[in-house]
Amino acid sequence: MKKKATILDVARKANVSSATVSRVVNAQGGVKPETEARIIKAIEELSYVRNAIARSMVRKETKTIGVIVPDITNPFFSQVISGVEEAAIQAGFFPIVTSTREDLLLEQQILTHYLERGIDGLIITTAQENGTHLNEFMKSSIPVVAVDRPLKQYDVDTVLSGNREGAFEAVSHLIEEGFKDIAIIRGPQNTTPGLERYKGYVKALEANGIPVQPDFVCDGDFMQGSGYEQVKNLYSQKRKPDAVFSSNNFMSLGAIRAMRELDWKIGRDIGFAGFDDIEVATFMEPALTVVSRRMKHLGAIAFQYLENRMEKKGESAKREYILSPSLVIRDSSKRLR
Amino acid sequence: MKKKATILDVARKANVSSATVSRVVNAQGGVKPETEARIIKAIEELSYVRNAIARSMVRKETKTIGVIVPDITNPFFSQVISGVEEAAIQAGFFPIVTSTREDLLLEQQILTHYLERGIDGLIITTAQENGTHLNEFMKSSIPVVAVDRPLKQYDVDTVLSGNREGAFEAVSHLIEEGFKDIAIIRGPQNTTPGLERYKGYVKALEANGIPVQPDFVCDGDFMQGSGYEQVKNLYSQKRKPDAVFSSNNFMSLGAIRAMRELDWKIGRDIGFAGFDDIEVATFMEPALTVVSRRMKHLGAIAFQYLENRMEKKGESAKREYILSPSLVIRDSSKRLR
DNA sequence: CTGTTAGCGCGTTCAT
DNA sequence: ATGAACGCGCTAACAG
Repeated sequence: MKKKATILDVARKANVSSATVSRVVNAQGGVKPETEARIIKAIEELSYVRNAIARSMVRKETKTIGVIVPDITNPFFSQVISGVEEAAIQAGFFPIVTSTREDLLLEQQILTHYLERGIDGLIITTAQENGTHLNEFMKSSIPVVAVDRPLKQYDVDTVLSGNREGAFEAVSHLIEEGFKDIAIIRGPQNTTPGLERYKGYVKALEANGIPVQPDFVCDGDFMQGSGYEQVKNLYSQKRKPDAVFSSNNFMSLGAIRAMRELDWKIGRDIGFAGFDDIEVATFMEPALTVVSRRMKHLGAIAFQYLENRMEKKGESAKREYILSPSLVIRDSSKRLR
Repeated sequence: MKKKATILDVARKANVSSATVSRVVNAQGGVKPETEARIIKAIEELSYVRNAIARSMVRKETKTIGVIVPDITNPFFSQVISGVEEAAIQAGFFPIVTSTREDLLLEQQILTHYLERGIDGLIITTAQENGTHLNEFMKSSIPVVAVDRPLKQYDVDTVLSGNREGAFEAVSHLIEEGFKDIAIIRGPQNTTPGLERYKGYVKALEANGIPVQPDFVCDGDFMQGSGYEQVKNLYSQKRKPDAVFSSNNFMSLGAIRAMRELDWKIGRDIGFAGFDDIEVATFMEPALTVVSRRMKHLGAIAFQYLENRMEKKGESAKREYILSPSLVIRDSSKRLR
């Protein structure tokens, strides 16, 4: 109700100048204990709270960082966000998270907003790796860290996962279990995760002298629907695969759903492994074998990189971090009986 | 690199005053086309972007709203957030989302941060319905809307779901299907969702002349672990229930997990229904019967209420909205064979 | 149509 | 140890 008290109100009430109040508010020391006490009392009585807007205005820093993800409802990203949040708050920064829903336009709007609003750093999983839509933003020289998907047009610090490596492991495991005709549901090939996981698949086959069958390479878009469709697709072929590797969590869901409908039974008729763990995986029967990543950790590392940049604005070279995933072997990849 | 251009730089370059530049930047009209053209050119050449900080400073509004949820990794909340986001951006507001991880202290910190930073409105699902931790914040007279959990100590607009109603329907359905010994895994009874859902359970039993069995009332904390434990618990009793109603999505997961381990088979030995839908529910075998809520809609309504408050700061009475849930009947609640 | 001016609330010299 | 005064970038009110 009452309009907010300003630093000046406090100063008057405590019979000092605003400068002195500022000193105690910012704990800069060099204020006589008694005066300080008087000031603190005044602050409480007026329930004064400092105005971060005015403060950023003169300090030229906001102590906030922007975080952009494509889809906040995807458990992978909400975990990553959670990791960033924890680290950021810990370090005295406040994360401002927004989801683009994979919409490039929205991503640009958000970027513009951040620019106007002022943020000290940005962590982003872009909706468009090849885009030049960061041009404007980059002019500001605000530090940027790319997570999970690189920003190919820009030299920014990047935190990725071992996509190729993870897929390689998973597919190799399927092969060891005795599967031979392994199909893959790929992600979009213009995304790094999509492409790299495919490469890992190919590499694993080749390493075992198994030729890549074009009919076993299916394209999906990381959404559930495509996993579903591609499995139906595979099932309708004259020659069916004996195992399927799905390139992400959502497509795995769709794939499983389709298999159920077809009564194409995992463990009996077909083997399965997927990239990215997801709660459901352990509830399936049989439980799913997946490539798992430490998602919160990924977020924490991203912030660490960012903080580093924010501290020393010195333009050191672009850094890249690749977090190794691990294969979680459950029942879906067991040799068929 | 180049330090940001200010409105004054633009003014000089275009040979006008800063006021005129401000007019075109804010599309207020009343500027001669030629001058406007000149100004726009200058803006582009300098890649000027307006400073929202300075602007909020004088306007005394930030066009941002705060959103506080207990757990961003819970699909329920991420959907609600998504709904808020969409509506807010649409209306020209920018949502700043933060998760408290059910930590009251963190919630307070966030509140303080919002206060300092300045937000035009707040949407919150508190970690503590009875808390008075909003005292400070309330002094600011910034509009607040409570979602999913009321703020009992304050008279703020509130958006809830029909908790009692939903639970009532679900349990009634179980009864109709022929189940008699229905257990409930409750949520914390000091939360509205926890308490109300329990009331709905009791009401359904009573309406059908079935006494409430103390042994069938189990306490959980909305987390997976408690669902798991309570099912094990129930199973160990001399008299076992023939159906279980779980009060939220995470506990349902835990419950199902326990039933699997016990080979207490849904559809054969026991019936099941839960509150809140979740992706997994449809992947289970049998698929889960659940009380479903339109989560994004809940978020959209919350923003609508907030916007309304922000417009007319007039202190009208507290409003309450209750969104009716719907029962999604799948196989887990089918009569046992 | 356009310019002048006075703050918004705070941090920061530079004095004292 | 404390105060005076300036300025951050912008908008609003008032002149012209």
